[in-house]
Amino acid sequence: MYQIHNDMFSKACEYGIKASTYIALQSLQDKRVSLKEIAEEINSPVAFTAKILHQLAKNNILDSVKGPAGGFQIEKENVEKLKLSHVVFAIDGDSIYSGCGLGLEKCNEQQPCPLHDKFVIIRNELKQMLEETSLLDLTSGLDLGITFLKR
Amino acid sequence: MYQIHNDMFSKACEYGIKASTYIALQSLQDKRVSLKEIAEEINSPVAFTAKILHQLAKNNILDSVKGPAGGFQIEKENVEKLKLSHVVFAIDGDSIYSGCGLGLEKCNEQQPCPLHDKFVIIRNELKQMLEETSLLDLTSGLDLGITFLKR
DNA sequence: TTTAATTCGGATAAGTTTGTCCGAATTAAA
DNA sequence: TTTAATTCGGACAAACTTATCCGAATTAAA
Ligand code: SF4
Ligand code: SF4
Repeated sequence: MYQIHNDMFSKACEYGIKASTYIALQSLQDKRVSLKEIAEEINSPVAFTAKILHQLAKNNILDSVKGPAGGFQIEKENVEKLKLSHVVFAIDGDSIYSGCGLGLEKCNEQQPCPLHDKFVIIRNELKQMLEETSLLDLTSGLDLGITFLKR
Repeated sequence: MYQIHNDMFSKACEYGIKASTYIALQSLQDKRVSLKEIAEEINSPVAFTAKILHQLAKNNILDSVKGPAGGFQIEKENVEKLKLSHVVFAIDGDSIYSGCGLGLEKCNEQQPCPLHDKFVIIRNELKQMLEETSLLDLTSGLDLGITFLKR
């Protein structure tokens, strides 16, 4: 009927996560990376990615430097402190935390539907995953070849 | 940045689930219900709901009857057999089953990212929930008052 | 047989997300 | 100081989802 609705996150969020991961990896080697390089590396549209990076910079997830040799960077000590949840929140808001997976409006704990218990478990696991996974964690699988961000 | 991306399912799917649940409830009492009644009951746009019901009928999830006193119905014996997964699949396709929650394309079991194991667990739980929950299960919470579909 | 209630189904509009364009602002280097 | 590389940021366009409109087809009942 409609296009397959495939992702847990918005496209913007997906690019944000990939970009942050790549920037984190380069920052660990004290390399600052440009928008152009990032977009190429994660295979995303340049101008759209610019907006997302800007958004992340405004939310203090990335540091940005203008001018020649400028670009984006993450303070080394923050690579471990920054969690996936921070990136997701900066772009998609608190979608993961609020509302009902079935779209039946807010939870009514007094009279929950038969799915409620299972739903809450799943949502909490997702939440936990986002809050426990740091950008450092995400880079760790990329050591062999960064190409996986492009797949 | 953008509107909060709140649901696990598309709006179409959400209406589909609510409508199916209401139709199931009425079918158990041998009542056939019209589009108008359904849309009113689940608080959804009439014409849009029509398309979704039509889609569900084409996929043999609902029986539809045209003409006066026509409407939608589910064979009693199917109310228990039909799972949430069938409704979701008919409308949103196999989104839940395929692809990666992070949007990093298909799983590569040989070289998964650090999230992979947790992600697969969450996805499987979601899958299981959809496949285990029948329309009958969904109606069971509604006995007291159907109003919860409207919230 | 006529009428009216209803689903079917295409055209189209509105809203949201995704993506593009381009000029302004900033700043390192020539 | 000039130049050029780069992010910033608004306006706009394309694509997708959601929603509306309206007429055709069907069919029960008058
Ligand atoms: S009770 Fe059911 S419908 Fe309501 S929020 Fe919980 S899972 Fe969603
Ligand atoms: S390995 Fe990671 S990125 Fe790839 S599909 Fe699994 S969870 Fe997604």
